[in-house]
Amino acid sequence: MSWQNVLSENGYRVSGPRRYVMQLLESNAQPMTPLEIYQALSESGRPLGIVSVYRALELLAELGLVCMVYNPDGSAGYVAGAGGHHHHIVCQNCHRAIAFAGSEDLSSLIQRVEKETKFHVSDHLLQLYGICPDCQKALADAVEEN
Amino acid sequence: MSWQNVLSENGYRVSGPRRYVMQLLESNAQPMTPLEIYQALSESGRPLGIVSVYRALELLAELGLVCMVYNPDGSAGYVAGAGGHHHHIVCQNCHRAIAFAGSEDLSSLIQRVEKETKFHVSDHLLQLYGICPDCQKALADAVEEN
DNA sequence: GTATTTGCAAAAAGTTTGCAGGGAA
DNA sequence: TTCCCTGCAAACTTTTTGCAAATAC
Repeated sequence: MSWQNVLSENGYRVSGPRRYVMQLLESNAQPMTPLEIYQALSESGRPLGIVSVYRALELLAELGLVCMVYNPDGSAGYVAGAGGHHHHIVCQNCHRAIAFAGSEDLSSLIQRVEKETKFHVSDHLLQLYGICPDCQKALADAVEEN
Repeated sequence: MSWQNVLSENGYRVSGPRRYVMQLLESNAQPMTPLEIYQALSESGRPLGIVSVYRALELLAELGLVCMVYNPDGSAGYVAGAGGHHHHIVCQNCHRAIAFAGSEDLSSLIQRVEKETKFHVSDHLLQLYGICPDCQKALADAVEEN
């Protein structure tokens, strides 16, 4: 189901600002802050208020169409979310975030921790950090030149 | 090694504000924001500037003595960090955060994702969310009463 | 046509910085 | 005694709110 449909079927309208924000995040794998989104859209000739960016993100996040990505340095940003349960792997060089599925790999860890802590686990947050294929190549080339 | 030693050995002083912040976080498993820390300390008769809270947290985080915990609702706070590599499991009812070790359980997942995405993975963020033993009991009791 | 959504302006909340005085080692 | 650290005040950044005009459906 397209994000337009998700909006409609939940009784929300497909307005300009919501479209701009969604299209930008879909075209750009880098997590972006509200301010960055606002600036990028303004510069590309889509004048909109920053307030609309905040409100669009709040709604899109609630509907699961975008989600937060946290960086090791404490910064965070929004990326288009594939919908459903997924995680992100983030490049520490170019900051691109790629989604990956699979929580079944976690079940044995979760069971172990449940036994150890006596918690009932119902949800989790998992992100991986590393270097993407493009940056591996770029970094290797840079070394060669020296 | 105690946090006092970590400070000293890295050339930092064991000052009042740093001590207050560290002691508060150690005595309290709930993740706290800078403002919450400031208010709690002020109310318990340890007058200090909020600026010192920010600066103490920045330093303590850099030294790995405290770390960030992210909640599913987007809020976040600091908890005393056990040092070394660990993760947190957070109670969705009382917000207590307990540390647990063990990233070896993740290695098969990481290998799978590396193969799929061609990333080189070097770090990760993992948090579990659930209900702690105390809250399980409290919630069960509450149901009985109805 | 109607109810939702936008954008402005302003307020509120959160964070950072410069600098003089105070305190740990 | 020395240099690091604190706290204040102010600046700055980020986020939220109220309300009239605009717009999707």
